[in-house]
Amino acid sequence: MVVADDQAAVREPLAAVLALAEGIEVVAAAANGTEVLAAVAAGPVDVVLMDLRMPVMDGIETTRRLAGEHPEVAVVVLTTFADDDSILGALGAGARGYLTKNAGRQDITRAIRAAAAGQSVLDREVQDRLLATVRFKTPAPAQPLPEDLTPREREVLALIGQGLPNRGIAERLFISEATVKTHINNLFAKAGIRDRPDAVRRAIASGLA
Amino acid sequence: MVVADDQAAVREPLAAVLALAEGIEVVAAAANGTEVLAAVAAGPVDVVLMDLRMPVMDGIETTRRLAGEHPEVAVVVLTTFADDDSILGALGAGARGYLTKNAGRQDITRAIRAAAAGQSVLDREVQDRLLATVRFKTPAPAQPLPEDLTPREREVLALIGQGLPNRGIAERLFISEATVKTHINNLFAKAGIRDRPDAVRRAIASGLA
DNA sequence: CCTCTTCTCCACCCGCGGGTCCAGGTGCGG
DNA sequence: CCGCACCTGGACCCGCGGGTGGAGAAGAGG
Repeated sequence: MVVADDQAAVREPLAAVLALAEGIEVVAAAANGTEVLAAVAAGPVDVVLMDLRMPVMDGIETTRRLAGEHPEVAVVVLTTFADDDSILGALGAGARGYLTKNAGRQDITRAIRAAAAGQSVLDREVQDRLLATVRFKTPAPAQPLPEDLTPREREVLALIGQGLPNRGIAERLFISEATVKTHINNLFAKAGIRDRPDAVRRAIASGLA
Repeated sequence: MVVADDQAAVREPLAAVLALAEGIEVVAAAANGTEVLAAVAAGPVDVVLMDLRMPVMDGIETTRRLAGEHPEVAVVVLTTFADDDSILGALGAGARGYLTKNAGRQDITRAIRAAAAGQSVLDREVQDRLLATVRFKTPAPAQPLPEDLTPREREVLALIGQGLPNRGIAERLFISEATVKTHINNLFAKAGIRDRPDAVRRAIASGLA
């Protein structure tokens, strides 16, 4: 992993402590974004622990570039700031975790291991903020889809939501158009969907499209 | 902690495996939400690993009650479904983590420890979906509608977006169905809309529905 | 006055959508 | 072994959706 923070008084002890943790190997310590990119280009890196406020290239921009050029690298943000712009900016740029600097050593190592495993760890206040913005944008939860839809039926519904005709769905799923119709008839009955436009709306409202 | 899942074939092995993990003590295994509430009321519990789809009382409702009556209890969701309704419902109800059932033992134990420490762990796809909804709600529509749509055409498009058939649109606007078809043909040509499902998506994306 | 736009309406055609009924194959649990 | 859920497929029917072509009325503006 790579540790990135512009303040040496933070970066050096942090790198030293993390190097002691089992299963974590600190291969580089960077003072800004360009140094991070150089370190990632130099050798295989799986995780970057990144401060947001850095000179030359800040953490968000660095995260965005990493997501584009090295999507296999997981970025965990460690910063003092937890405002909406920073949180949404970093996570929107592709960060896989977001910690504030009152996080303990245990919290940081756990977040690093989770990020390496494809999970994402957020501080509690960060998650609360994220959810607050989400719920503000979603006033109408609508009627949720019934649980007894089969995976195949959800798949078909998602494709309907993307505007595909039955023939297109059949080609995408490598099945016949007759089978697509059967799935559609079943899921319409289960979910109380009247016709195709209704299905599109439900699919979008449920996030399947 | 408490393990909650209606399927004994999932619940029992899960509880057994987790009990072996260091620092984790499974004090109860519940088959539905009421059993979870009873277990929490009986003794001090810090974490509940919860399935969403359960009889009697489902995971989301249980999470909501726990958040109200026992806010010190951290809920980690473990379910097969990762649609927006489930994710937003559970996290909005106060869940502190969200895992899908392809998560491994390591992933689950890590999420439990994180939740106990006040952090929140999300599967990667879950975080992606959460962010997608955030970013989907914030910016303007992708491809905007052309300006040369007549007011009547916009009106018709909005009603299509609400799922009405041509006959319903005609009745709502006090015009004949033939006229509705004419408007639809015109606005489809102007806006580059292929068919009705496409029109529904455009109407929603443009805020007309 | 004439033109252009917009809204209104009609007739025709046909392809896709949706309903209905039926049925074979598979994997899983009782 | 049998039942059940799920995915798969086929046949038929009919109504709505969408395309085409045409047409008349009303208002805006040159």
